[in-house]
Formats: sequence, C-alpha cells, structure tokens
Amino acid sequence: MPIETEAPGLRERKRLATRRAIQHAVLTLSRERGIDHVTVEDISRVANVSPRTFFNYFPSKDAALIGDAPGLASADDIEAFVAGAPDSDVLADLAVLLSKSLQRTEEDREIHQLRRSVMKENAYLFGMRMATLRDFEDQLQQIIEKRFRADAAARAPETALAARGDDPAELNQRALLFTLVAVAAIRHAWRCWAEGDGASPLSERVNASFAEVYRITRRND
Amino acid sequence: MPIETEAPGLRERKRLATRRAIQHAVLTLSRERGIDHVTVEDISRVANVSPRTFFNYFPSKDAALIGDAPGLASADDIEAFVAGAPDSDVLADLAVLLSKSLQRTEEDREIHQLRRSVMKENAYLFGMRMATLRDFEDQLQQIIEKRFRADAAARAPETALAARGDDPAELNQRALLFTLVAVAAIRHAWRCWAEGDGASPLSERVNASFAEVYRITRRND
DNA sequence: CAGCAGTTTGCACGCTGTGAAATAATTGGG
DNA sequence: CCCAATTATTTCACAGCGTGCAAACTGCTG
Repeated sequence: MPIETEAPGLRERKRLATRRAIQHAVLTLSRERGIDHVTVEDISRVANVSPRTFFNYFPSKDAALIGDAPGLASADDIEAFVAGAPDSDVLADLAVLLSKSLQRTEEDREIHQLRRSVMKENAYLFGMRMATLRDFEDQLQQIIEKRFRADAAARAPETALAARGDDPAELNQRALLFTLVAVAAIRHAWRCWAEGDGASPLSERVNASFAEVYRITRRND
Repeated sequence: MPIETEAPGLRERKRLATRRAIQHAVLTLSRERGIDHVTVEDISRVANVSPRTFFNYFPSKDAALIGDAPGLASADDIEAFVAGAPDSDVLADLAVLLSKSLQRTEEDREIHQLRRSVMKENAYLFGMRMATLRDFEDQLQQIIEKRFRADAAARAPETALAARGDDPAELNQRALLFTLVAVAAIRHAWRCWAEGDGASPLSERVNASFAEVYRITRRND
C-alpha cells in the first residue's frame, strides 16, 4: 500500500500536461500581442486542443490567464490558527497563517514567471485577479469568525453562548474587517513582489507587508 | 450670466434620462430574474432604446449594473489633503478625505437603493465592483505620494530632493500600502452599509471603519 | 478483448460587444 | 420658420465568447 499518492496514471498526467499547455499558450500569446488580440481559437491551436476542449479546462479565457485561486493553507495550519492563544494578537497570527498559505503558490515556476510578466504589462489584470479573490476572502472570513468564537469560549467558558456580548452581526463585521485588512497586506506584498526581480519569495513579502501595516497605523511620533 | 451651470439643455437632460432608464431597467430586471437571465436586448426593450444604444451608454452589461466608479473628492479637498500638516496622521487625514469623497455618491437615491438590494442577492457582484476600483486606487495612490513628497519637503526644505532618504520605489510602496489599507476600510464600510437598512449614510460608515482599523492593529492589551 | 468511464471533438446556438453607414433629433444662425 | 451643422440613435453585419448535446475516442479494468 503506497504511503502517499498512487502512481498518477496516464490519464491524470495527460490532463495536467494539457492544462499546462493551455496556460503556457495563453500567456505567451498574450505577451506577444496583448490579450485582446488573442482568441480562444488561437490558444487552442497552439495548445493542440479543440476550442471546445479549452472550455473543459477553464471556464473562460480570463480564467486561463489568471490561473487558479490562491487556496488556503492546509487544514492543520488552519486548525492551529483557530485554536491560537485567545490573548495573542489575531492579526499577527493571521500573518503567519497567510504567509504559510502562499508558500505553496510556488508550484510551477515557468507559468508563474510568465504570468507575472504579462500582468506587469497589462495592469488591468490585477483587477481581474481581485475578483477571483472573493472566494479566498469568504473562506478567510469564516476562519477568522471561528477563531473569534473559540477565543470567546476560551475566555469565558462558563457563560452561555447567547448571553455573551457577541452580536453575531458584529462578529461578522469584525471578521470582515480583519479579512479585508489582511487581503490588503497580501495585495501589497503581491504587487511589490511582482514589481521586483523575484528574488525574495512571496511569503516573505507578506510578512514584511503585515509589519508595515502595523507601522502605518501608529500615529507618527 | 448664470453663476453656476448654464441651463442643461434638452440634449443633456435626455441623455441623463436615458442613462437613468437603462440603469433602472437592468437593476429591476436583475432583481426579478437574476442577472444571468437578463440580456442586453431585454434591458434595451424596457429602457426604450436599441441594443446598440445601450453600448453607447455603457461599455458592458456589467458596467450598467455596477454604475459609475466612485470618483475622488473635489480638487480643493485633495489640495487640502496634500498640504496637510506634515506631522499629522496621514491615515486619519485620508479617512476625512475619503469620507468626503463618498458623500457625493448619494446622487440618485432610487438607483442607489436598487443596486444595493441587487448586490445583496448576488454576492459575486461585489467582486465585480472591485475590478472597477483599480482606477480609484491608482488616483488615490498618486495623491498620497504627492502628500508624502509635500511632507518631506516641508520637513527638510533645505535638503536637495535627490539627497533625501526617499527612494522613489520605496515611496511608491508606502503610498501603495496606505492606498490598499484605505480601500480595505472603504470596502468594509461599503459592505456593512449594503448589509444594513441604509439608514446611516455611507460616508459615516467610512469613518467608523477607519476607526476600527486603528483598533484592530493595536495588539490587544 | 470487451465493456466502462472519462475525454475530446464537432456542431448548433444564443449572447456580448464593435464598426460603419444610414437615419433622426437638437441646436444655432439667418 | 427653415436651413445647415452637429450629435445622437438606429440598422446591419460581423467576430468572438461560452454552453449543451451527442458522437467518436482513449485509457482503464477485469
């Protein structure tokens, strides 16, 4: 019995190859002519699939360009965050969690670099990517809410849930604000990283940006 | 000689009416059936224009739904922000500026409420709006950079520009972070406002959200 | 090999968005 | 009031996106 994954199998390998071919095609073509002058037909021709197959892999042309959504860290890491010490700094813990989450972004080097260079040219793509970030935000918000509830329970275990001062709507809003500030930090990190030469990994940048957020919100002295 | 605007003229009035009719049409139809089941043809029929005319007013179906980008405050307000006291809190000043900016968002009450209710149903529209926020962000970032330069000049007027410690790239990144944090606050305010009953105006919410950002970034004590 | 499940493809179709030219409406001047 | 210039609207044609469907194909399994 294999420890980890069964041998991927021809089917799966082919699937990944096709996916990669499509992404590679859309990125290189976009870099040459600009995305507006690249059609799905062009992409499919270069990637050696039918136009219809393109849409079996990606729901839209944009999706192929943008790539997969970031994806949150492992279940273990999330667990650790939720169960964090109730009197520790939530935002700081968040920085740790998110830095870890983005480490696994480094799957495919070449695609990654290509995408970065294409996005540097067409700034509006950053905006596109933001839209796909919504899922990420929603997940994050729910995790943060969970953490809040855990904190509250740890702090006052004897009090009944309903009796505690946590209005669910207010909890929601608090979690939302943490989420949005965290995403702001990620966006900052991401764009600094995209501007730079790619020397330092994205996850380091995230830590730096979170630290900057703290500096910014201190009134200057 | 009229003080302010010449009489708008028939042409301009009609134009505004059409614009409003289209927005009204797309919003009411979307609320009834969901936006995916509303075509440009439907919208144009209700608004009494040809489908082609629809695209003379809005570049896309989404654009009609989302409405105009927020738009920054008046030139005077921006001037005041840039020339702010160099040792005051930039983020706090920013809160004032943005709160003012969003006051003028309250142009058309009915459209505004409709849009709010449609967006409450289809959460993914929030993501769409984000994409349009990029212009706003860029403008904001430039204004903040200007403020930084003004501050630096006021603080050390004798030093030559080049000799001062402000690496242009670093200035950029700092301004970007301020921008993104500010936008995070606006997004928070906006979504809280959309959730609520619309009693308190958006601009007040912005102030509240900025205050919350400060609270959040203090390590809890 | 035979059958099954998953993949790719071709085809038809509706919808979005744009360019160009014809048509209609508004404005300003005589 | 009517004409000419200007601007807005419409009609038409067309390229591209994205989806449903059914047929052909390919890897998998016994």
